[in-house]
Amino acid sequence: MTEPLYKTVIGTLIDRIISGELVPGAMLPSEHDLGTELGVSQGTARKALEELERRGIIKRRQGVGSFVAVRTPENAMFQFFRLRNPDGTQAIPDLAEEAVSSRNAAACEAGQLSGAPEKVHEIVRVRTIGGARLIYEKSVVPAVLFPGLDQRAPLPNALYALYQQAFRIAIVRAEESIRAIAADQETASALGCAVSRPVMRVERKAFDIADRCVELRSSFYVTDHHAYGISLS
Amino acid sequence: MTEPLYKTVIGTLIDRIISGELVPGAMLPSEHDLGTELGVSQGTARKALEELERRGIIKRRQGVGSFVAVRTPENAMFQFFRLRNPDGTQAIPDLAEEAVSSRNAAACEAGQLSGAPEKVHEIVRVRTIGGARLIYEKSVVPAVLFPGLDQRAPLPNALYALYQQAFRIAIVRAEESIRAIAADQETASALGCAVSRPVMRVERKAFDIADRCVELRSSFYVTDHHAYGISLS
DNA sequence: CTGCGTCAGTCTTGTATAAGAATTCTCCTA
DNA sequence: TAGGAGAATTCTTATACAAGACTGACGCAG
Repeated sequence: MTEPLYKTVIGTLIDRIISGELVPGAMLPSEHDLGTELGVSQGTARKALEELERRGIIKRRQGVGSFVAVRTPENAMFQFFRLRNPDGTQAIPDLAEEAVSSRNAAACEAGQLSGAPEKVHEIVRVRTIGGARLIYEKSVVPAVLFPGLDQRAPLPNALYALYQQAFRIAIVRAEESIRAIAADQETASALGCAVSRPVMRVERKAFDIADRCVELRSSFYVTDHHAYGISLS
Repeated sequence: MTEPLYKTVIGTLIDRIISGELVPGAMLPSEHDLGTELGVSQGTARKALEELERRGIIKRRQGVGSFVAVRTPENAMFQFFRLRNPDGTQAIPDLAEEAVSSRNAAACEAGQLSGAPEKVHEIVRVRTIGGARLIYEKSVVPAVLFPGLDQRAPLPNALYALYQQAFRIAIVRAEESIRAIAADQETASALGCAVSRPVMRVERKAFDIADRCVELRSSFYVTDHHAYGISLS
Protein backbone atom coordinates (compact mmCIF):
# COMPACT_ATOMS: atom_id res chain seq x y z
CA MET A 1 0.00 0.00 0.00
CA THR A 2 1.49 3.27 -1.06
CA GLU A 3 -0.64 5.65 0.97
CA PRO A 4 -0.53 5.42 4.76
CA LEU A 5 -3.62 4.01 6.39
CA TYR A 6 -4.33 7.10 8.44
CA LYS A 7 -4.45 9.25 5.31
CA THR A 8 -6.99 6.89 3.82
CA VAL A 9 -9.05 7.34 6.98
CA ILE A 10 -8.79 11.13 6.63
CA GLY A 11 -10.01 10.92 3.06
CA THR A 12 -12.90 8.67 4.04
CA LEU A 13 -14.05 11.08 6.73
CA ILE A 14 -13.73 14.11 4.46
CA ASP A 15 -15.77 12.30 1.82
CA ARG A 16 -18.49 11.61 4.37
CA ILE A 17 -18.60 15.25 5.37
CA ILE A 18 -18.72 16.42 1.75
CA SER A 19 -21.47 13.94 0.89
CA GLY A 20 -23.59 15.19 3.75
CA GLU A 21 -23.52 11.84 5.55
CA LEU A 22 -21.85 13.73 8.39
CA VAL A 23 -23.50 17.12 8.81
CA PRO A 24 -22.02 20.04 10.79
CA GLY A 25 -22.41 19.42 14.49
CA ALA A 26 -22.84 15.68 14.03
CA MET A 27 -20.83 13.38 16.25
CA LEU A 28 -18.26 11.22 14.54
CA PRO A 29 -17.78 7.59 15.51
CA SER A 30 -15.49 7.16 18.50
CA GLU A 31 -11.86 6.32 17.88
CA HIS A 32 -12.55 2.70 18.79
CA ASP A 33 -15.65 2.36 16.61
CA LEU A 34 -14.05 4.14 13.69
CA GLY A 35 -11.07 1.82 13.85
CA THR A 36 -13.24 -1.27 13.99
CA GLU A 37 -15.43 -0.06 11.14
CA LEU A 38 -12.54 0.75 8.81
CA GLY A 39 -10.37 -2.17 9.85
CA VAL A 40 -7.61 -0.17 11.51
CA SER A 41 -6.55 0.21 15.10
CA GLN A 42 -7.80 2.87 17.48
CA GLY A 43 -4.43 4.63 17.34
CA THR A 44 -4.56 4.97 13.58
CA ALA A 45 -8.10 6.32 13.66
CA ARG A 46 -6.91 8.69 16.36
CA LYS A 47 -4.07 9.98 14.20
CA ALA A 48 -6.54 10.80 11.44
CA LEU A 49 -8.89 12.59 13.84
CA GLU A 50 -6.02 14.64 15.27
CA GLU A 51 -5.05 15.92 11.85
CA LEU A 52 -8.64 16.79 10.99
CA GLU A 53 -8.83 18.80 14.19
CA ARG A 54 -5.60 20.63 13.31
CA ARG A 55 -7.14 21.55 9.96
CA GLY A 56 -10.20 22.95 11.71
CA ILE A 57 -12.56 20.43 10.12
CA ILE A 58 -13.65 18.73 13.34
CA LYS A 59 -13.66 19.58 17.04
CA ARG A 60 -12.71 17.06 19.74
CA ARG A 61 -13.46 17.12 23.45
CA GLN A 62 -12.08 14.63 25.88
CA GLY A 63 -14.78 12.58 27.54
CA VAL A 64 -17.39 13.76 25.04
CA GLY A 65 -16.52 12.93 21.45
CA SER A 66 -15.51 14.29 18.06
CA PHE A 67 -17.85 16.56 16.11
CA VAL A 68 -17.93 18.07 12.64
CA ALA A 69 -17.00 21.73 13.07
CA VAL A 70 -19.89 24.16 12.96
CA ARG A 71 -19.32 27.55 11.34
CA THR A 72 -21.18 29.90 13.64
CA PRO A 73 -21.48 33.64 13.07
CA GLU A 74 -19.15 34.07 16.04
CA ASN A 75 -16.29 31.83 14.95
CA ALA A 76 -16.61 32.89 11.29
CA MET A 77 -16.14 36.48 12.43
CA PHE A 78 -13.24 35.56 14.67
CA GLN A 79 -11.44 33.50 12.07
CA PHE A 80 -12.00 35.46 8.88
CA PHE A 81 -12.90 38.99 9.91
CA ARG A 82 -9.58 40.54 10.83
CA LEU A 83 -10.43 44.15 11.62
CA ARG A 84 -9.43 45.09 15.15
CA ASN A 85 -10.15 47.99 17.48
CA PRO A 86 -7.27 50.19 18.65
CA ASP A 87 -7.02 48.15 21.85
CA GLY A 88 -6.64 44.95 19.87
CA THR A 89 -10.12 43.56 20.52
CA GLN A 90 -12.32 42.33 17.72
CA ALA A 91 -14.29 44.99 15.89
CA ILE A 92 -17.95 44.04 15.35
CA PRO A 93 -19.45 45.45 12.16
CA ASP A 94 -23.11 46.06 11.36
CA LEU A 95 -24.77 45.73 7.99
CA ALA A 96 -25.84 48.98 6.35
CA GLU A 97 -26.60 48.20 2.72
CA GLU A 98 -26.90 45.04 0.72
CA ALA A 99 -27.49 44.13 -2.90
CA VAL A 100 -27.53 40.65 -4.37
CA SER A 101 -27.55 40.08 -8.10
CA SER A 102 -26.98 37.32 -10.60
CA ARG A 103 -24.88 37.74 -13.71
CA ASN A 104 -22.47 36.08 -16.09
CA ALA A 105 -19.01 35.45 -14.73
CA ALA A 106 -16.14 37.58 -15.97
CA ALA A 107 -13.32 35.62 -17.56
CA CYS A 108 -10.96 36.18 -14.67
CA GLU A 109 -13.64 35.11 -12.19
CA ALA A 110 -14.45 31.91 -14.04
CA GLY A 111 -10.77 31.13 -14.24
CA GLN A 112 -10.27 31.37 -10.51
CA LEU A 113 -13.51 29.88 -9.22
CA SER A 114 -13.90 26.14 -8.96
CA GLY A 115 -15.68 24.63 -11.95
CA ALA A 116 -15.21 27.67 -14.19
CA PRO A 117 -18.87 28.69 -13.71
CA GLU A 118 -20.78 30.64 -16.34
CA LYS A 119 -23.21 32.20 -13.87
CA VAL A 120 -22.31 33.82 -10.58
CA HIS A 121 -24.10 35.55 -7.74
CA GLU A 122 -22.64 38.86 -6.61
CA ILE A 123 -23.18 40.15 -3.09
CA VAL A 124 -22.35 43.81 -2.53
CA ARG A 125 -22.47 45.09 1.01
CA VAL A 126 -21.55 48.13 3.04
CA ARG A 127 -20.75 47.60 6.69
CA THR A 128 -20.53 50.07 9.54
CA ILE A 129 -18.67 50.10 12.82
CA GLY A 130 -20.10 52.38 15.47
CA GLY A 131 -22.30 53.94 12.82
CA ALA A 132 -19.45 54.86 10.46
CA ARG A 133 -19.37 53.36 6.97
CA LEU A 134 -15.97 51.68 6.98
CA ILE A 135 -16.25 48.54 4.87
CA TYR A 136 -17.34 47.99 1.27
CA GLU A 137 -17.19 44.43 0.04
CA LYS A 138 -18.14 42.53 -3.09
CA SER A 139 -18.39 38.74 -2.95
CA VAL A 140 -18.73 36.52 -6.02
CA VAL A 141 -19.76 32.86 -5.82
CA PRO A 142 -20.67 30.27 -8.48
CA ALA A 143 -24.44 30.21 -8.98
CA VAL A 144 -24.45 26.45 -9.43
CA LEU A 145 -23.05 25.91 -5.94
CA PHE A 146 -25.36 28.44 -4.29
CA PRO A 147 -28.79 27.97 -5.92
CA GLY A 148 -31.30 30.58 -4.84
CA LEU A 149 -28.81 32.68 -2.95
CA ASP A 150 -30.02 35.73 -4.86
CA GLN A 151 -33.51 35.35 -3.43
CA ARG A 152 -32.53 35.10 0.21
CA ALA A 153 -32.19 38.77 1.11
CA PRO A 154 -31.60 39.97 3.70
CA LEU A 155 -28.45 37.90 4.20
CA PRO A 156 -26.91 37.40 7.63
CA ASN A 157 -23.89 39.32 8.81
CA ALA A 158 -21.61 36.28 8.59
CA LEU A 159 -21.88 34.81 5.10
CA TYR A 160 -19.75 31.76 5.83
CA ALA A 161 -22.19 30.48 8.44
CA LEU A 162 -24.93 30.74 5.82
CA TYR A 163 -22.77 28.98 3.22
CA GLN A 164 -22.43 26.01 5.53
CA GLN A 165 -25.98 25.84 6.85
CA ALA A 166 -27.89 26.52 3.65
CA PHE A 167 -25.54 25.21 0.96
CA ARG A 168 -23.36 22.64 2.78
CA ILE A 169 -20.19 24.47 1.82
CA ALA A 170 -17.70 24.91 4.64
CA ILE A 171 -15.06 27.59 4.16
CA VAL A 172 -11.88 26.24 5.70
CA ARG A 173 -9.11 28.58 4.58
CA ALA A 174 -8.51 31.71 2.54
CA GLU A 175 -5.73 33.50 0.68
CA GLU A 176 -5.60 37.27 0.66
CA SER A 177 -3.75 39.96 -1.26
CA ILE A 178 -3.64 43.31 0.52
CA ARG A 179 -2.75 46.74 -0.83
CA ALA A 180 -3.22 50.38 -0.02
CA ILE A 181 -4.91 52.32 -2.80
CA ALA A 182 -6.68 55.60 -3.42
CA ALA A 183 -10.45 55.21 -3.28
CA ASP A 184 -12.08 55.34 -6.71
CA GLN A 185 -15.43 56.96 -7.42
CA GLU A 186 -17.45 53.81 -6.77
CA THR A 187 -15.76 53.00 -3.48
CA ALA A 188 -15.82 56.58 -2.26
CA SER A 189 -19.55 56.93 -2.85
CA ALA A 190 -20.25 53.58 -1.20
CA LEU A 191 -18.26 54.52 1.85
CA GLY A 192 -19.31 58.14 1.85
CA CYS A 193 -15.74 59.37 1.85
CA ALA A 194 -13.62 61.52 -0.40
CA VAL A 195 -12.36 60.23 -3.71
CA SER A 196 -8.63 59.34 -3.66
CA ARG A 197 -8.65 58.92 0.09
CA PRO A 198 -6.36 56.01 1.15
CA VAL A 199 -8.25 52.75 1.70
CA MET A 200 -7.09 49.20 2.21
CA ARG A 201 -8.08 46.77 -0.51
CA VAL A 202 -8.19 43.06 0.28
CA GLU A 203 -8.66 40.47 -2.46
CA ARG A 204 -9.68 37.15 -0.96
CA LYS A 205 -9.95 33.67 -2.40
CA ALA A 206 -11.89 31.37 -0.06
CA PHE A 207 -11.55 27.58 -0.21
CA ASP A 208 -13.90 24.88 1.05
CA ILE A 209 -13.20 21.56 2.71
CA ALA A 210 -12.43 19.94 -0.67
CA ASP A 211 -10.00 22.81 -1.35
CA ARG A 212 -12.12 24.24 -4.11
CA CYS A 213 -12.10 28.02 -4.56
CA VAL A 214 -15.78 28.81 -3.98
CA GLU A 215 -15.75 32.58 -3.33
CA LEU A 216 -13.90 35.63 -4.58
CA ARG A 217 -14.22 38.67 -2.35
CA SER A 218 -12.96 42.18 -2.85
CA SER A 219 -13.09 44.34 0.29
CA PHE A 220 -12.29 47.98 0.92
CA TYR A 221 -11.57 49.17 4.45
CA VAL A 222 -11.19 52.58 5.99
CA THR A 223 -8.41 52.02 8.48
CA ASP A 224 -8.23 55.33 10.32
CA HIS A 225 -9.30 53.91 13.67
CA HIS A 226 -9.09 50.20 13.03
CA ALA A 227 -6.34 47.91 11.78
CA TYR A 228 -6.21 44.58 10.01
CA GLY A 229 -4.63 42.09 12.42
CA ILE A 230 -2.82 38.96 11.26
CA SER A 231 -0.40 36.39 12.61
CA LEU A 232 2.66 35.06 10.82
CA SER A 233 4.12 31.74 11.83
CA MET B 1 1.91 14.35 37.53
CA THR B 2 -0.16 17.21 36.25
CA GLU B 3 1.74 18.00 33.06
CA PRO B 4 1.98 15.29 30.38
CA LEU B 5 5.40 13.75 29.90
CA TYR B 6 5.69 14.82 26.30
CA LYS B 7 5.16 18.46 27.21
CA THR B 8 7.96 18.19 29.74
CA VAL B 9 10.15 16.83 26.96
CA ILE B 10 9.18 19.78 24.76
CA GLY B 11 10.14 22.19 27.52
CA THR B 12 13.45 20.44 28.08
CA LEU B 13 14.36 20.67 24.41
CA ILE B 14 13.32 24.32 24.14
CA ASP B 15 15.44 25.10 27.21
CA ARG B 16 18.43 23.44 25.57
CA ILE B 17 17.96 25.47 22.43
CA ILE B 18 17.57 28.71 24.40
CA SER B 19 20.65 27.98 26.49
CA GLY B 20 22.74 27.41 23.40
CA GLU B 21 23.42 23.79 24.24
CA LEU B 22 21.66 22.99 20.98
CA VAL B 23 22.70 25.50 18.31
CA PRO B 24 20.88 26.05 15.01
CA GLY B 25 21.67 23.25 12.61
CA ALA B 26 22.73 20.90 15.40
CA MET B 27 21.35 17.39 15.36
CA LEU B 28 19.09 16.46 18.23
CA PRO B 29 19.34 13.08 19.92
CA SER B 30 17.43 10.38 18.09
CA GLU B 31 13.97 9.47 19.33
CA HIS B 32 15.38 6.37 20.97
CA ASP B 33 18.30 8.12 22.66
CA LEU B 34 16.15 11.04 23.77
CA GLY B 35 13.66 8.67 25.35
CA THR B 36 16.36 6.73 27.15
CA GLU B 37 18.07 9.90 28.38
CA LEU B 38 14.88 11.48 29.75
CA GLY B 39 13.35 8.25 31.00
CA VAL B 40 10.41 8.12 28.60
CA SER B 41 9.56 5.83 25.73
CA GLN B 42 10.54 6.44 22.13
CA GLY B 43 6.90 7.18 21.24
CA THR B 44 6.67 9.93 23.83
CA ALA B 45 9.91 11.50 22.64
CA ARG B 46 8.57 11.33 19.11
CA LYS B 47 5.36 13.12 20.06
CA ALA B 48 7.42 15.96 21.50
CA LEU B 49 9.60 16.15 18.38
CA GLU B 50 6.53 16.15 16.13
CA GLU B 51 5.08 19.15 17.91
CA LEU B 52 8.37 21.03 17.77
CA GLU B 53 8.44 20.43 14.04
CA ARG B 54 4.89 21.74 13.67
CA ARG B 55 5.96 24.88 15.50
CA GLY B 56 8.86 25.34 13.09
CA ILE B 57 11.49 25.00 15.79
CA ILE B 58 13.12 21.85 14.45
CA LYS B 59 13.27 20.03 11.12
CA ARG B 60 12.99 16.24 10.81
CA ARG B 61 14.04 13.98 7.95
CA GLN B 62 13.32 10.30 7.84
CA GLY B 63 16.48 8.21 7.87
CA VAL B 64 18.63 11.23 8.76
CA GLY B 65 17.63 12.83 12.03
CA SER B 66 16.12 15.88 13.73
CA PHE B 67 17.86 19.25 13.54
CA VAL B 68 17.37 22.65 15.13
CA ALA B 69 15.84 24.88 12.47
CA VAL B 70 18.24 27.28 10.79
CA ARG B 71 16.97 30.74 9.84
CA THR B 72 18.54 31.31 6.44
CA PRO B 73 18.12 34.49 4.43
CA GLU B 74 15.96 32.48 2.05
CA ASN B 75 13.48 31.02 4.51
CA ALA B 76 13.34 34.22 6.58
CA MET B 77 12.32 36.06 3.42
CA PHE B 78 9.81 33.41 2.49
CA GLN B 79 8.22 33.25 5.93
CA PHE B 80 8.18 36.89 7.00
CA PHE B 81 8.48 38.98 3.88
CA ARG B 82 5.02 38.90 2.39
CA LEU B 83 5.24 41.23 -0.62
CA ARG B 84 4.33 39.41 -3.82
CA ASN B 85 4.67 40.18 -7.50
CA PRO B 86 1.54 40.51 -9.63
CA ASP B 87 1.90 36.89 -10.72
CA GLY B 88 1.98 35.74 -7.10
CA THR B 89 5.68 34.93 -6.93
CA GLN B 90 7.86 36.26 -4.14
CA ALA B 91 9.18 39.76 -4.62
CA ILE B 92 12.90 40.08 -3.83
CA PRO B 93 13.89 43.45 -2.44
CA ASP B 94 17.30 45.11 -2.49
CA LEU B 95 18.76 47.39 0.15
CA ALA B 96 19.09 51.03 -0.81
CA GLU B 97 19.73 52.95 2.41
CA GLU B 98 20.49 51.97 5.95
CA ALA B 99 20.98 53.79 9.25
CA VAL B 100 21.56 52.18 12.62
CA SER B 101 21.41 54.18 15.81
CA SER B 102 21.18 53.68 19.53
CA ARG B 103 18.82 55.65 21.73
CA ASN B 104 16.58 55.53 24.78
CA ALA B 105 13.39 53.53 24.40
CA ALA B 106 10.12 55.38 24.15
CA ALA B 107 7.60 54.47 26.79
CA CYS B 108 5.36 52.56 24.40
CA GLU B 109 8.37 50.66 23.04
CA ALA B 110 9.63 49.66 26.47
CA GLY B 111 6.14 48.55 27.38
CA GLN B 112 5.87 46.20 24.44
CA LEU B 113 9.41 44.84 24.22
CA SER B 114 10.49 41.98 26.43
CA GLY B 115 12.29 43.15 29.57
CA ALA B 116 11.13 46.77 29.31
CA PRO B 117 14.57 47.86 28.04
CA GLU B 118 15.91 51.37 28.62
CA LYS B 119 18.18 51.37 25.58
CA VAL B 120 17.23 50.23 22.11
CA HIS B 121 18.86 49.99 18.70
CA GLU B 122 16.92 51.42 15.80
CA ILE B 123 17.46 50.18 12.26
CA VAL B 124 16.02 52.36 9.52
CA ARG B 125 16.14 51.03 6.00
CA VAL B 126 14.82 51.78 2.55
CA ARG B 127 14.39 48.85 0.18
CA THR B 128 13.91 48.78 -3.55
CA ILE B 129 12.31 46.33 -5.92
CA GLY B 130 13.47 46.53 -9.51
CA GLY B 131 15.18 49.80 -8.65
CA ALA B 132 12.04 51.51 -7.30
CA ARG B 133 11.99 52.68 -3.68
CA LEU B 134 8.96 50.81 -2.37
CA ILE B 135 9.67 49.93 1.26
CA TYR B 136 10.58 52.08 4.26
CA GLU B 137 11.01 50.20 7.52
CA LYS B 138 12.07 51.01 11.06
CA SER B 139 13.03 48.17 13.41
CA VAL B 140 13.55 48.60 17.13
CA VAL B 141 15.24 45.96 19.29
CA PRO B 142 16.40 45.96 22.94
CA ALA B 143 20.07 46.91 23.10
CA VAL B 144 20.74 44.46 25.90
CA LEU B 145 19.70 41.51 23.71
CA PHE B 146 21.62 42.73 20.66
CA PRO B 147 24.96 44.07 21.96
CA GLY B 148 27.03 45.75 19.29
CA LEU B 149 24.34 45.60 16.66
CA ASP B 150 24.81 49.31 16.04
CA GLN B 151 28.43 48.75 14.98
CA ARG B 152 27.77 46.02 12.45
CA ALA B 153 26.83 48.07 9.39
CA PRO B 154 26.20 47.14 6.68
CA LEU B 155 23.53 44.74 7.87
CA PRO B 156 22.37 41.85 5.72
CA ASN B 157 19.13 41.93 3.78
CA ALA B 158 17.46 39.40 6.08
CA LEU B 159 17.73 40.66 9.65
CA TYR B 160 16.23 37.55 11.23
CA ALA B 161 19.03 35.35 9.93
CA LEU B 162 21.50 37.75 11.56
CA TYR B 163 19.52 37.75 14.81
CA GLN B 164 19.89 34.00 15.02
CA GLN B 165 23.48 33.66 13.91
CA ALA B 166 25.02 36.59 15.76
CA PHE B 167 22.76 36.97 18.79
CA ARG B 168 21.22 33.50 19.26
CA ILE B 169 17.70 34.89 18.97
CA ALA B 170 15.38 32.90 16.71
CA ILE B 171 12.27 34.70 15.50
CA VAL B 172 9.50 32.13 15.42
CA ARG B 173 6.30 34.08 14.92
CA ALA B 174 5.00 37.62 14.48
CA GLU B 175 1.81 39.63 14.90
CA GLU B 176 1.00 42.40 12.49
CA SER B 177 -1.45 45.29 12.29
CA ILE B 178 -2.04 46.58 8.79
CA ARG B 179 -3.64 49.81 7.65
CA ALA B 180 -3.79 52.07 4.63
CA ILE B 181 -2.68 55.61 5.38
CA ALA B 182 -1.59 58.76 3.59
CA ALA B 183 2.19 59.08 3.47
CA ASP B 184 3.51 61.69 5.88
CA GLN B 185 6.45 63.97 5.14
CA GLU B 186 9.07 61.60 6.55
CA THR B 187 7.78 58.55 4.71
CA ALA B 188 7.27 60.39 1.45
CA SER B 189 10.81 61.73 1.42
CA ALA B 190 12.24 58.33 2.30
CA LEU B 191 10.33 56.64 -0.49
CA GLY B 192 10.69 59.51 -2.91
CA CYS B 193 6.97 59.76 -3.46
CA ALA B 194 4.33 62.42 -3.03
CA VAL B 195 3.12 63.41 0.42
CA SER B 196 -0.38 62.04 1.21
CA ARG B 197 -0.03 59.30 -1.35
CA PRO B 198 -1.66 56.02 -0.12
CA VAL B 199 0.82 53.62 1.45
CA MET B 200 0.37 50.46 3.45
CA ARG B 201 1.59 50.63 7.03
CA VAL B 202 2.46 47.39 8.83
CA GLU B 203 3.20 47.36 12.55
CA ARG B 204 4.91 44.11 13.50
CA LYS B 205 5.70 42.54 16.84
CA ALA B 206 8.19 39.67 16.45
CA PHE B 207 8.52 36.91 19.04
CA ASP B 208 11.40 34.53 19.69
CA ILE B 209 11.41 30.87 20.64
CA ALA B 210 10.73 31.75 24.29
CA ASP B 211 7.76 33.85 23.10
CA ARG B 212 9.40 37.12 24.12
CA CYS B 213 8.68 40.17 22.01
CA VAL B 214 12.18 41.05 20.79
CA GLU B 215 11.53 43.40 17.86
CA LEU B 216 9.07 46.12 16.93
CA ARG B 217 8.99 46.96 13.26
CA SER B 218 7.08 49.65 11.45
CA SER B 219 7.04 49.23 7.67
CA PHE B 220 5.62 51.34 4.88
CA TYR B 221 4.94 49.78 1.50
CA VAL B 222 4.04 51.24 -1.88
CA THR B 223 1.60 48.68 -3.22
CA ASP B 224 0.93 49.89 -6.74
CA HIS B 225 2.48 46.88 -8.42
CA HIS B 226 2.92 44.51 -5.50
CA ALA B 227 0.55 43.13 -2.89
CA TYR B 228 0.90 41.81 0.63
CA GLY B 229 -0.02 38.10 0.52
CA ILE B 230 -1.30 36.21 3.54
CA SER B 231 -3.12 32.99 4.36
CA LEU B 232 -5.99 32.62 6.80
CA SER B 233 -6.75 29.25 8.29
C1' DC C 1 47.54 0.55 -6.98
C1' DT C 2 43.55 3.40 -7.91
C1' DG C 3 38.91 4.48 -8.96
C1' DC C 4 34.16 3.29 -9.01
C1' DG C 5 30.02 0.90 -8.27
C1' DT C 6 27.32 -2.25 -5.50
C1' DC C 7 25.43 -4.03 -1.59
C1' DA C 8 24.80 -5.10 3.09
C1' DG C 9 24.60 -3.02 7.61
C1' DT C 10 23.04 0.35 10.71
C1' DC C 11 21.03 4.47 12.21
C1' DT C 12 17.24 7.45 11.65
C1' DT C 13 12.25 8.75 11.38
C1' DG C 14 7.51 7.05 9.84
C1' DT C 15 3.53 3.97 10.59
C1' DA C 16 0.54 0.82 13.04
C1' DT C 17 -1.16 -1.11 17.21
C1' DA C 18 -2.66 -1.62 22.06
C1' DA C 19 -3.48 -0.90 26.94
C1' DG C 20 -4.39 2.04 30.76
C1' DA C 21 -5.34 6.91 32.62
C1' DA C 22 -8.01 11.09 32.68
C1' DT C 23 -12.15 13.57 31.58
C1' DT C 24 -16.99 14.23 30.92
C1' DC C 25 -21.63 13.28 31.07
C1' DT C 26 -25.66 10.49 32.53
C1' DC C 27 -28.41 8.42 35.65
C1' DC C 28 -29.57 6.34 39.78
C1' DT C 29 -30.09 6.76 44.69
C1' DA C 30 -30.42 8.56 49.25
C1' DT D 1 -31.61 18.13 45.40
C1' DA D 2 -27.08 16.66 46.10
C1' DG D 3 -23.82 13.17 45.46
C1' DG D 4 -21.71 9.14 43.71
C1' DA D 5 -21.32 5.05 40.64
C1' DG D 6 -20.83 3.90 35.98
C1' DA D 7 -20.25 4.20 31.06
C1' DA D 8 -18.56 6.51 27.18
C1' DT D 9 -15.17 9.26 25.21
C1' DT D 10 -10.56 11.18 24.24
C1' DC D 11 -5.66 11.52 26.03
C1' DT D 12 -1.24 9.60 27.32
C1' DT D 13 2.20 6.33 27.13
C1' DA D 14 4.37 2.29 25.34
C1' DT D 15 6.09 -1.16 21.80
C1' DA D 16 6.95 -3.41 17.35
C1' DC D 17 7.82 -3.16 12.68
C1' DA D 18 8.46 -0.71 8.12
C1' DA D 19 10.77 2.62 5.22
C1' DG D 20 14.30 5.89 4.03
C1' DA D 21 19.24 7.39 4.07
C1' DC D 22 23.92 7.40 4.89
C1' DT D 23 28.37 4.61 5.61
C1' DG D 24 31.78 1.57 4.71
C1' DA D 25 33.48 -2.71 3.18
C1' DC D 26 34.13 -5.33 -0.75
C1' DG D 27 34.95 -6.60 -5.46
C1' DC D 28 36.07 -5.60 -9.98
C1' DA D 29 37.94 -3.10 -13.83
C1' DG D 30 41.29 0.07 -15.42
